[in-house]
Amino acid sequence: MSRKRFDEMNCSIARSLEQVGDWWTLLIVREAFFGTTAFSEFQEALGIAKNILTQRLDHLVANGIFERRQVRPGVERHEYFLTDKGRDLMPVLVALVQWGDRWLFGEGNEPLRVIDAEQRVQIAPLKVCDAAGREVAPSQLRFRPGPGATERTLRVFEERRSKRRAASIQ
Amino acid sequence: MSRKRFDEMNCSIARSLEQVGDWWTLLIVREAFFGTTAFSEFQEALGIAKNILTQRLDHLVANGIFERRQVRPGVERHEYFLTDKGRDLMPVLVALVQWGDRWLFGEGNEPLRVIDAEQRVQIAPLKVCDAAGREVAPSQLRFRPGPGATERTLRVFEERRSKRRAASIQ
DNA sequence: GAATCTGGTTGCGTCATGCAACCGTATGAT
DNA sequence: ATCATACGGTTGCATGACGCAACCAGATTC
Repeated sequence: MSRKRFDEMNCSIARSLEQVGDWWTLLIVREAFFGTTAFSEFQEALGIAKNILTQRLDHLVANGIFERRQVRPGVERHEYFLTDKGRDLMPVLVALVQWGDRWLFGEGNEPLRVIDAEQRVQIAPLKVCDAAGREVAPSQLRFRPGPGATERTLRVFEERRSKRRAASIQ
Repeated sequence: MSRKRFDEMNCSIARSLEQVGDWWTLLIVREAFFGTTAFSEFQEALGIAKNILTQRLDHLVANGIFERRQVRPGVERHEYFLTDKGRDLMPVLVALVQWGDRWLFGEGNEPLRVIDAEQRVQIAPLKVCDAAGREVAPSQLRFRPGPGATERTLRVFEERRSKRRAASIQ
């Protein structure tokens, strides 16, 4: 039986994970942010098997996260570049880096630093702000069904809500 | 051969993915943010096989992302709650939601909305700011080796840097 | 006291992953 | 001109992860 697909799940997280959620993909994207473009560089830097790397890069190209360019016409040699869609994964990587720094490495042991290329200064923890620009504490955040929610999502939310209500009455 | 482990990789992204990087984990965390606590609720809402859910929850509890509590002493029934470490994954989920909304669903079709529980208003795209609080465009962000970087990381960075220098001279 | 719910465990089949070997083309050294 | 090497893969094989269904024991409900 194949891996369960998240395609039909009506959820941005599930659908995003369908494209970038397997073991290697985000590391390949990270490597591309380091400036890596060649197959062999990805392979050596990550220690990934070549067949798997081939699969992943094909998948990423098919999903428009990487663009594959021939180095010279007539020569079968390629370079892989992030597209706008791929570069837009940066906040996901930053969020993961910051979580890992905080909970797995601890202050002062960060293996990676995220900086502003112009000012050359380190960046601060990601901020979640409301539409008016006011910062919102992560504990204040809630998920709610959006305009594209399905009946199923709405039902699950309603169930959870009534459950919590019942629990708070007791 | 088992899956390759990212444990020894000296990178926050790799180590984070080691804890939350498999197919189901972030969806289980998402579900917990919805208010789900019971095994059967996770199972039904996600459509995940029970044995896999057992494994994932055990793994998440072992890594301190979930806490497992007995509903009543003497009764073998449990509830699963996010710990602080688990709740701190919210920015990662928000980043994924926003990426998926933007590139996979498009405006107006978002299946999920992230709101501020107090103000009940929707939140804006994640902002990356420098230490002084100025916003930094994602395209301006760069990764650099940090204080905990290994020799290997430094070497890879140096190689990439000299390669780019050579390319820009041509 | 029978049925159902809950939270799993077990067994089985299939797919994904990792490894090593191979291969055709292009480039560089002798 | 020839030999070696790098590049970008492909192929074959072994093993582990995943999905599914069946089963199960204790608690709760009818």
